[in-house]
Amino acid sequence: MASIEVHVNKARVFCEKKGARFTSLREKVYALLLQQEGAIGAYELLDSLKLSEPGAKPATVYRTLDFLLEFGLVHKLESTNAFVACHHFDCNHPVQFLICDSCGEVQEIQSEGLKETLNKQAQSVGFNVIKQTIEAHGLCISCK
Amino acid sequence: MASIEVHVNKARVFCEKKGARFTSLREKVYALLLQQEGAIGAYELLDSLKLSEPGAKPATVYRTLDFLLEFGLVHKLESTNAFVACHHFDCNHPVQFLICDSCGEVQEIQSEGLKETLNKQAQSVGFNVIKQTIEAHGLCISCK
DNA sequence: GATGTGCATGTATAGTATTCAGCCACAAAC
DNA sequence: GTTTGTGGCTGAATACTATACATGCACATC
Repeated sequence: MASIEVHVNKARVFCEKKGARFTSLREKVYALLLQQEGAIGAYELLDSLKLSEPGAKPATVYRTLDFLLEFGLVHKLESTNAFVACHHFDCNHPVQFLICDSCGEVQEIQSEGLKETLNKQAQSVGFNVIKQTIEAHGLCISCK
Repeated sequence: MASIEVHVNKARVFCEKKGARFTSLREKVYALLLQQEGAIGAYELLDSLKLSEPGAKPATVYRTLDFLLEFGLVHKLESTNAFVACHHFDCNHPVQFLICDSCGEVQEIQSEGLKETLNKQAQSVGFNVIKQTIEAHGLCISCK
C-alpha cells in the first residue's frame, strides 16, 4: 500500500491541474482522512485537526470537506454521516461502498454494472439520475 | 389510489398479526407520513403531530419512527435524513428510491436485479450484505 | 495602489438524534 | 385481588451534525 505522502502529492498535482489550490488546511484534512481506517465523522475529524490547527471550528472542517468532496478526493457516507478518503480520484468512476458493521472498515467498489442497472431502472420510469448513493452494510470477509 | 384509511387499516392488521401494538400514536404518525407528498423530516413531522398531540417531543417522534422502521411501514432516506411511508410493507421487497431534486417526489422501486447485482459484487470480495441503501437523486419525469 | 477573487476566521444558530429517569396501563402469575 | 413484569409513553436534557453570515486576509491583476 502506497504511503500517505504519495497520495497527498497526487492530490496536490490533481488540484493544481484543475486550477484549485491545495492549501495546507486541505492537505491536512485529506491526510487525516487517508490515515484513517474506515470512515470518520466531521467532529472527530475536527478533534484530530485541532492538534495541528487549534483554532479550527466546525465550519473550518465542513468548508474543507466541501472542497474535497467537490473534487472527488473524499466521499461522504450518507448512511453514517461520515467521510472517507478516495484513493483514485483521477479516474471518473462510479462509487459504491461496503461498510462493515463490525469492524467499521469501508471498502469502495466501482461497479459500472451496478450504476448501469440503476440508471436503466430509473429510465424505465422516466427518471433522470444525476447522483447515486449506494451503500451496503454487513460483514466484511474478516468479520463474518 | 387507495385512501389513507385503507392503508392504515392494513397496517394495523399487519402489526397485530405480528403481535405488535398499533397504538394511536403510531397510527397518527403513519397516517401523517401517508398524507405526505414525498418525504418529510422528523421535526417537520413533529410539528404536524403536535396539532393533535400537543405534548409530543422529538423523542416521541423518533421512538414511533423506530417502531415503524422496524416493521417496514416506513423507510428512511439516508441521503436527506427524511422519512417516507411504505405502501406495501407486507411483501418482503428490496427497496430503492428515486428522489426528485426539483419537486421532492420520492418514488420507491423494487428491483430484485439491482439487489442481486450489489449482492454479487459484494460476495466477490467476500462481503456479506445485510442491509442496502440505494438512493438516486435526479429529475423525475414531470420535472425534466 | 486599487480591486477582485478565493480562502480563512469567528460567532451564532439551525437541524438531526439519543439518553435516561420515571410513570402508566395492561396482562400473566401468584 | 394484589404483585410483578412488560411495553409504551412522557419529560427534560444533551449530543451530534451542519449551515449561515459577516468579516478579514493574501495574492494576482490591472
